[in-house]
Amino acid sequence: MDWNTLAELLVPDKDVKDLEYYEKAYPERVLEKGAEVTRLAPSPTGFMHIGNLYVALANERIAHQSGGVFYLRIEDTDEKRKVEGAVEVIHKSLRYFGVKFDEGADLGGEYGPYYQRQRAEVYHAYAKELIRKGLAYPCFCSEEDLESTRNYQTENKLLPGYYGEFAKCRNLTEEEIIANVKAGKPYVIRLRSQGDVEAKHVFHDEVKGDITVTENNQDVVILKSDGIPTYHFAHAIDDHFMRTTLVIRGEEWLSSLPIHIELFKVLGFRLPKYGHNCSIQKQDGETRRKLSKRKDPEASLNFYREQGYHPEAVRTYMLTLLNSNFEEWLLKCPDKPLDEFKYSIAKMGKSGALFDIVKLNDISKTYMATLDEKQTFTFLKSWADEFGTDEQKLYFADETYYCKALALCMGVGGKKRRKDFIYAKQAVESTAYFFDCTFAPTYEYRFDNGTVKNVLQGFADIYDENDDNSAWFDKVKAVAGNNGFATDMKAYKQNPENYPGSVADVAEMLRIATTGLANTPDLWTIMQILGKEKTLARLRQAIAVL
RNA sequence: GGCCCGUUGGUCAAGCGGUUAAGACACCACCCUUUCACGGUGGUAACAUGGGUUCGAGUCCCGUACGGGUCACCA
Repeated sequence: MDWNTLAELLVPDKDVKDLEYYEKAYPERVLEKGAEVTRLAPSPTGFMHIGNLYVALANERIAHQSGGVFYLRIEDTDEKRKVEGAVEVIHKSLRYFGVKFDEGADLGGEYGPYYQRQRAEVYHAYAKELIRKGLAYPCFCSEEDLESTRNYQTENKLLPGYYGEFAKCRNLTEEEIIANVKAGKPYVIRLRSQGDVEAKHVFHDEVKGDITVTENNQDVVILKSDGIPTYHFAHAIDDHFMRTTLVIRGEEWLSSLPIHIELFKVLGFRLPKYGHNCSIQKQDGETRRKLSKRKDPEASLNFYREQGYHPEAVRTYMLTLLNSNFEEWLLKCPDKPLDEFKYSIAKMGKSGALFDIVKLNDISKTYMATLDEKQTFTFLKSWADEFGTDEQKLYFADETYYCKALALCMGVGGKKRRKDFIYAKQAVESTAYFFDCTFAPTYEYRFDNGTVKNVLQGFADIYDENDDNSAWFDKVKAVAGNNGFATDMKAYKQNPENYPGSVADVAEMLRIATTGLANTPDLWTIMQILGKEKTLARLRQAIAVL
């Protein structure tokens, strides 16, 4: 059989060059010893999963910490899944969360093109080479053929797939092949696997440790009928020529590792190191499952932008899931930049972690409490510009005013910072009462209308915006006393039955009247921020509806 | 179903043959306090299971159960 001429017939690509050309065009990278070259290789579906961030962060950290390179390669070999503008989405959402590429799609670099569709030539060159060596062959089986052998295999409890006796096209004669091609029959190129399913080897996975892998015996498709490579083939060639040293990817790839090992071997390439990380899971009733794009809004990176989680908080949370000793480090060095943490691939969890939004919220709150009111203003504004309601956008018109409110809610300048703000949406919503356009009180008092009216009126009569906090509180006490309420909390707690309520209850009535809420930060400060006019207007409005 | 991976409190997890089995989040109680938030103190709560090996096992080995992944001309 003349595989040389068959190679020309089966992979008719005139642009293909000698193999040495590619080795020269994409030389070994010149990097310091120990530097790792890693990548993120998503398919451009337009949807960014939280898992993408998770694995991107791991790869990015390892590369940049070791003085290596982190690049973006687009796996667009599947026409059906391709979405317009997806690459921009990838860049945009990852950049938002602080993940930056050194080279790759839309960025350029010496090892491109970084779109697999644009790399057909290299794949073809190597597919030809494999055919010439008799290590790959054309397969003319139809979908129906494949399905019927699969059915036969499942019925007879045999290993499913295209291998051994089931590889019908494996031993076609030259004449048959030529006749089929001439007849215009569509075909794919398959690997002529040399593996033995009975052979098992120990493989060192950077994340999971030593695992046993079985040799691949499947004659997997390497070139689809349209001449585009499958993932497996493209992976081997691209990661070789882009000189990737370490592949951290999801554990769903673990089961195709044998294919990749064989492909690298057959192509004469050195295998990169691999680390298969666990996927982020979610509790769903009794069981846990992968965070799902369809069912779980928090699976989407977009969710965090829409809610206005600070990127740094999300990054921090991801790091706590990624590296078990990260939290301890953070506790010790709360002020250091996250990049100073010594990320270790060995510290990555071996079992899937449950996504815990409560924990994210805690991290988020703590992070927000490190910002001052100006930084918060800027952050909230950028969120509101994109996602806020028209009324919320108005909040940002008067920076001085809103900053005062923010400083109060965050306890800026106090002895202890408050942690009221979790994410932008929640933060902005929680400050609605500072603005008349969104002030919509329901006034749920715990005392009868008559009492409330007396208290509000009594206070309105003596309110003076020039009072300092203690003078102001003395007036609240005075109003309490006038209405028979206890002014001294200790006395009240000893004999609560002697009073209708305490000064705390009076303060609550005033708080509800001016903010519509029973729980807020310091009321005196709120009144200071609102100013005399607005404060009195709110008291009048509250009295009017009683 | 075959193959592979995993299993320490509700969650994330330390642990590497000898520990009173860390810590964080959550939860509860108390303290602080005009509400809330913050902060402080304390508390509840775990080695999936059965066999080995060993003077000694969360840690090593085997089985079982449970969970996850995967078996495409998708990545």
